[in-house]
This record gives sequence, structure tokens and C-alpha cells, in this order.
Amino acid sequence: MSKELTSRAADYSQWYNDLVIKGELADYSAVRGCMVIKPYGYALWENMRDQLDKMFKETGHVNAYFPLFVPKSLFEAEEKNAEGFAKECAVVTHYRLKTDPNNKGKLIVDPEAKLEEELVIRPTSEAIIWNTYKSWIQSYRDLPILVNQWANVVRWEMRTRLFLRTAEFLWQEGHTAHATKEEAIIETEKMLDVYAEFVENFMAVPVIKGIKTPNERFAGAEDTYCIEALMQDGKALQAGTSHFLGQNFAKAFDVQFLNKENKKEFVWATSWGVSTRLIGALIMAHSDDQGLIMPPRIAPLQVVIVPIYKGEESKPVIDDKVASLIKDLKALGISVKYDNSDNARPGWKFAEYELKGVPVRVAMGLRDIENNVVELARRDTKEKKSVSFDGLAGYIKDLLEEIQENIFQRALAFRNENIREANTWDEFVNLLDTKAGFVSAHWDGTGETEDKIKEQTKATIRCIPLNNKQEAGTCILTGKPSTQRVLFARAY
RNA sequence: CGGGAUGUAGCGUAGCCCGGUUAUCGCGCCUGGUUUGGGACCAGGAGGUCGCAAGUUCGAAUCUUGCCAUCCCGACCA
Repeated sequence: MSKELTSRAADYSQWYNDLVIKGELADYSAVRGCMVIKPYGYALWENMRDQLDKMFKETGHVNAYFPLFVPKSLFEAEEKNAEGFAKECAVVTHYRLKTDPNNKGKLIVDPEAKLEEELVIRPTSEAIIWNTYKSWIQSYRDLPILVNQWANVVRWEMRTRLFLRTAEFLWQEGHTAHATKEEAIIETEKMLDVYAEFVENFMAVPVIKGIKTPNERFAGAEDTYCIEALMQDGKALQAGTSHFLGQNFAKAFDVQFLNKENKKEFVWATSWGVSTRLIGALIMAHSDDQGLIMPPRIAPLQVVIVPIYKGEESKPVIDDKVASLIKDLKALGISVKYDNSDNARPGWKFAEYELKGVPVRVAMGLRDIENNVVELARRDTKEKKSVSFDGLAGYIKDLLEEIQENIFQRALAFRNENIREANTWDEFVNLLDTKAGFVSAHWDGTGETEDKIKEQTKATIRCIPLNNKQEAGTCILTGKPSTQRVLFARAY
């Protein structure tokens, strides 16, 4: 058939691409490094976005929108941030095209329409936002500012991959301003918790919360907190970050406020973001050789119903029975599609919805109606069974929750099996090469050692886990003393 | 951006080395019919600037050069 998938064992990267494209989440576009998110993929993103948005609002945040363009002079204000992103910025230099006098029907950039100042297309919005905050903040009474923005950003990456790293991607970025350092740190940690809760409870992907080493820190941050997930091929994926920015941006943009004592102070900042990259994490954490596996709580479609017709006269009977089920499911807030299209037979539909990862499939034919049952198939285990039609909607509601829990537990077990301790250099290298996954090891705390390890093994320090156990040990590379283990892995 | 591979209809492909009438086959698509419990069958039909652009040649899918895109390995990757 036309929708053959590459197996994970045969070629993991190809399997991933197959799932994205054949599962109709996204497609390549005419623009280098940019993808088209197709309706099925966008529905998934909408569900993720809606849930996150709700959680942001529950924690006191409001949405706003800032410009796509950042004047270069603003962009360069915070030096480290500017430096960190400089080499992947798209830049607008002109504002007009004109017809090419030498080539009919073609357009050229009008050399007379050069901008006085170049506009950087935001790779992240700290600069434009902090420039704006300057005019919003005078007094401690104006604080905190708890703003989030849903937006697209552009980072001109050399090598792109669908969802995991595209030149343009969708994300949210929270930018908050606080009167005290303590409050900003609490905010940073709070949003990391929100991310972890979302990714684990809704996407069913277990994560490790931690802090990045200075080498891996966000450009312009004092501390970068992150959640790290493990993919089925043993590589780690950074699923979200929350940054404590200190007063760096306040100083760069001169954002000060008068405190209760009528003294000027610089504002404390945080920023935090997750992107469509999470979709990549979702795919690689759960899916199998038959296709995607969507966690019920954010699945674009939770239930699909496939009729098994036998002769024209069976159609109205089945359609009628299905209509009552759809009504019951919708009443319980469950999304459902009745696929009674005539251009594919049941077997084809079964395979198709498995590929798309729909959590629950209902098959119903005359035989079932006679026995007052349906055939229920769950995507996570591919188990099929006959279930009574009575109370079916409630049964499915429970089953969706069970599937959600099951795929989380499955991913959690895999993740936990793939965190291993290494105490010597040989052990460390051997684990990375033979088992992949996270390797927990002692490190002397220096950036140089971290660089050397990266150079020799391609593994990076994913994070220093929060609430890390303190124990004396020696660095696996240098043998210098260490007080705690950190998590290494090869990463996306 | 460096090394390797690939690019022929919506998808997967044969042909390319060794240039020569109308570019092969399967799936999908359209029409009609029979069907429907794991990727249906019969009959008829539509669909191609052979990735793009130059060049060589009487003649280019085939040879040459450049460019573009994708994949793999590097470099890069808050």
C-alpha cells in the first residue's frame, strides 16, 4: 500500500519524518527550513495551546502581542542576548520591490527603498518587550507585569527538521517583570512547574526538571531552568525552558521603578517558552511502527467510529445507532468522527486511524447491533474487545483516561530504565555508545570539562536536576572532586 | 557551510552507465458496477515542463556545469 512506514529499527530519522508527513501533521513547504502545519497537526497544536493558555491564566498571566520586527539598535541593547542570537537572525533591509526593467514580469528589490535601520525578525522578543516595558513601569505599584505572547519566531538554523528545528516556529513566550529578585525566581520556578505539569499530564511525556549549566544557559539569562525528556532512540530533548534574567534586560533598557522608599531600582525579569517542538517530543516519546500515538487529553480526535456495512439496507440501521453514540460522546465532551466515507473499506480506515494515532476506535456492524455491542480498539495496546452498547460513552470516557495513564507510565518506565550511573570514564563512554539515554555522573563543575566531554562524546549536560541528591564523588573526566551527579545525554 | 547519497505523475518506482519514435510499472485519483469484520475486485479513463537553469549535440530523463530541495555524517543548535 501507499502508506508504508519506515520502522524505528530500520531508520529512526526516516520513521520520524514518515510519521509527520504520512500522519498529516505537517509537510515541507516551498520555503527552505519552513514547514506547513496541516489541519491535523494544527488541531493538535491548538489543543496544546488552549490548555497551556488556560494554565497561564490560572497563574495570573495575560496575553499581549508585540511586533515581529525588532529595530537592530534595540536588538543589540542586551549584549549577550544579541550575541547569542546574531548568527541566526533574518534581517529586513528594504521595504519595497519594483519591476525589473531588464526582465519583464520579474521583480527586484528597489535599491532606493533601503531602510534607514535594519529590522531584525524576532528570534525571541526580550528586546522589543523590554523596550516597551520601560514605558509601562514607573512605580512598584506597576509590578509585577505578567505577560505572555503567542507568536511565531524565526531562527535561521543551518539544518532543520520538521517540528524539532524549523526556521520559523510557533511558540509562546512569557515575559514578566518583578520588584524583587526573590519574586522573579519564584516566577521562574512556577512556570517551570506549569510546563512540567502540562507535558506530563497532558502530553504524557515524563520530564526531568533541572537547571542548565552556564554553557547551556539562554543568552542573557542568570539561570536557565529546563524540562528534559527522553526519546525512544535514547536521545534527550529539551522540552521547555524558564529563565531567570536577573536585571540584565532592565539595565540594558533602563527599566527602573520607584520603590516604597521612593528609591529607584532596576526591575527583575523572567522569560519562559515552549514551542511546536513539543510536537516532536510527543511523536518520539510515544509512537510506534504503526504510526502516531496521541495522548487522549490533547488528541486532535479522541474517538473514530467505523461502520461495517453489509448491503445498502444496513446503512440506515448503523447510521442511526451511531448517531445516538455520537450524541452521548459529545455530551461528555469527547471529540468524535464518524467515518462513513465510501471511498475506503474498513481495513483501510483501521490502518489510517492507527497511523494518525486516534486513541479509541469503535467498529460497528449489523452483527454487533444484533448483540447490542461494538468492537472497541485502543491505539496504545492495539487490544480489541467487544463492549456492550449500554453505557458505552461512559466506558469510553474511562478508557480514554486509562490510555492517557498507560502511555505516560510506559514512557516513564522507559525513561527510568534509561537513566544510568557511570563512575568511570570508560563506563561513561560505554553507556553512551551502547545504551544511550541519560547518564548520571559526577562533573567538576567547569565549562572546560563540559566542552571536552562534548567534544569527545557528543554528550552534553542536559541539566542539574532540581533537588539533586548531594554526594561526594570525582569527575569522570578530570577526577576532581564533585558534590553531585549531573545528567548527560546526546540531545536533539 | 564541508563530505556522502538522492531527486522521473499525488506516492513509490523502471529507464540513465552505453543519448535515438509515443518515458515503465504499482498504488492512489475519476466514471460505472460489484463490495465492505484488518490496507477489496472488474471494466474504462485522466494525470509528466523527467527537481530548476544553462551548455554540448541533428537529437538530452540519459552527457557537462551551476543552482535548489530532501536524507545521512560533521560543524551549528536559547
